[in-house]
Amino acid sequence: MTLRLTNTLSRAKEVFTPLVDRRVAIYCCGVTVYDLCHLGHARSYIVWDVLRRYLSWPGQSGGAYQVTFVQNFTDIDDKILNRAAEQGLAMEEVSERNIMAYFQDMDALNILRADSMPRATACLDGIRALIAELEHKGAAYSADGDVYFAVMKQAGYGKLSGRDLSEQQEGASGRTTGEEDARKHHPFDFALWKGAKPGEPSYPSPWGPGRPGWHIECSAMVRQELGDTIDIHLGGADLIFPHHENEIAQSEAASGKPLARYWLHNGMVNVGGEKMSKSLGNFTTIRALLASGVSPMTLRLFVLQAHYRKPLDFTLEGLEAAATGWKGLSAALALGSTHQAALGWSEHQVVAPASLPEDLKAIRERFQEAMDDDLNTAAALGELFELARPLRALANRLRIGDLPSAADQAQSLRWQLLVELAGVLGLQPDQSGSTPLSGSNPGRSAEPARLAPETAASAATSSAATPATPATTAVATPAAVASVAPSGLSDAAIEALVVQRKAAKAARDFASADSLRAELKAQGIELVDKPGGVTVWLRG
RNA sequence: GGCGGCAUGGCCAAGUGGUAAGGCAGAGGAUUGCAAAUCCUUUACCCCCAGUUCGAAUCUGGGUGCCGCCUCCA
Repeated sequence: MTLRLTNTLSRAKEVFTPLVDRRVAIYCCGVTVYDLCHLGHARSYIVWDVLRRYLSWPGQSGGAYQVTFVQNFTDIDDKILNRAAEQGLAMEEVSERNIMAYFQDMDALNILRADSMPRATACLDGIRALIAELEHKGAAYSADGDVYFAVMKQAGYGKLSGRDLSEQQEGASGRTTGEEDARKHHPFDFALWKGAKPGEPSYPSPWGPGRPGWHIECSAMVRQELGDTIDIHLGGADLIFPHHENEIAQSEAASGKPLARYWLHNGMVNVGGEKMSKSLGNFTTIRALLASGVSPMTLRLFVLQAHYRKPLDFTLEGLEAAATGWKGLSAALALGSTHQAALGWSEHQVVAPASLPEDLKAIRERFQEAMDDDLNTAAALGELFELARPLRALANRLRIGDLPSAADQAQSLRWQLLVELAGVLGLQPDQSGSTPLSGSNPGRSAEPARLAPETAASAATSSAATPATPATTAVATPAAVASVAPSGLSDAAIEALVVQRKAAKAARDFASADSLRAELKAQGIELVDKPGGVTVWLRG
């Protein structure tokens, strides 16, 4: 079993072999911090987070890789300047604000922070040095305060995106700025350094004051943080051309060595068949979605149910399906801690495959095979669901006050394996207030069972009516949650109502019984009638 | 015009030569006075045509449809 990854360079799945044994150097293209992140960003970083977690997994065949993960912030750019001008802020204020928001959003999605997150404005020395080097080597030329990369001088330009410059229709999109073109030797030459324009922030350089172009940032940061050749370079498929192509040209012209051995690209998030993007205005921000009651793990599940290279259509229905699916998975995952006292299972640890019974071992192997096969998270999730099924059933029985049997107790390994494998995908039980359960039959539930999490997303699920909104609206999400107010009733008061209802039922006064049930429901109290006339209640 | 990708049940989505994972929804059943919740069971021959093969969703050719990139973009 070896990890195979689709390398955009070869358009084929290749066996992954790191440059240095058991160590992996990864660079991931980060965001331009002019606005909040949307679901497209969420998908990208969730998927790469899973790659990182998988490589770092101790259960990885051959042992965990030691991963160094670098991701940048582009904090100087036209769009940031525009935004700053619109809002009457300094460029730094805009970028700082959005960097903070980035961390909040990604932390919420349980995305591990990179080992290093360089910012363009803090790497200017490296950028200038790299440009100077390219100029010395004849790969770049300056013109009126700008510096351009000479595309035609770089053999192999186009190898990542499969483009042959001579076959490209120049300006196929009909968008060229004549002024800049006049300074370029070739239409595909791109700016390494842009001469300062009046009123814009600028930095000194041998070519005059100005600021770096976008592509050169990444080349300089990779070199500074990780060296000439890295193992894996990550990014969205929309970055293949021109960004990554240019990055390769710059870095390889300077070092004479390959920039990255493996180039991985994630597919886009679509809305109604179109790419979600800022410019189309059809985006939903991560925080808007989370604020609408969709849990972070639901979003993770939604993303991971598709293969990372394929486009993923964002729909309300898909999100609801993920929410319901997560509810079950989550109940199983939370089992050990939720029912700690009843089960006495120890906190999760890495399970030695040798200690697993055959059926669990087989599941674990299939999980690993799926992940090894170009991160087939959809198939891997299938194994997780299989692992979870009996645990979910157990969790639901315990939830309504049943006591675990000896056979239930024996499920400990299954649960530990589930927690471990789910962790590889970054899936973990939601942090939410758990609520004690009370049974009206005193003899039954000495065990303080707790309510399964994911109340938020299931509530979002039930309010399905909101239609997908047109592009002008920033948020296309389930309606806000808040369907049930937290109950102000005391346990004793609830008990009393449950007893009343029981009496009404005994008297076959079902109308009263049902209205009592409705009354409690309005207070967020769920009644579960179990066989044998036993009713338990749960706070919602 | 160039480059790349996709097309699997009601929806989403795995599956690259041997007779279709999983999730959601639906249906049936158990439980219930009813409901909810929960549990069990259950639903496909894979866009079209022509080939290769003992055998194809999976390979080849053609067609149709859709998407991404060629401009900032995860």
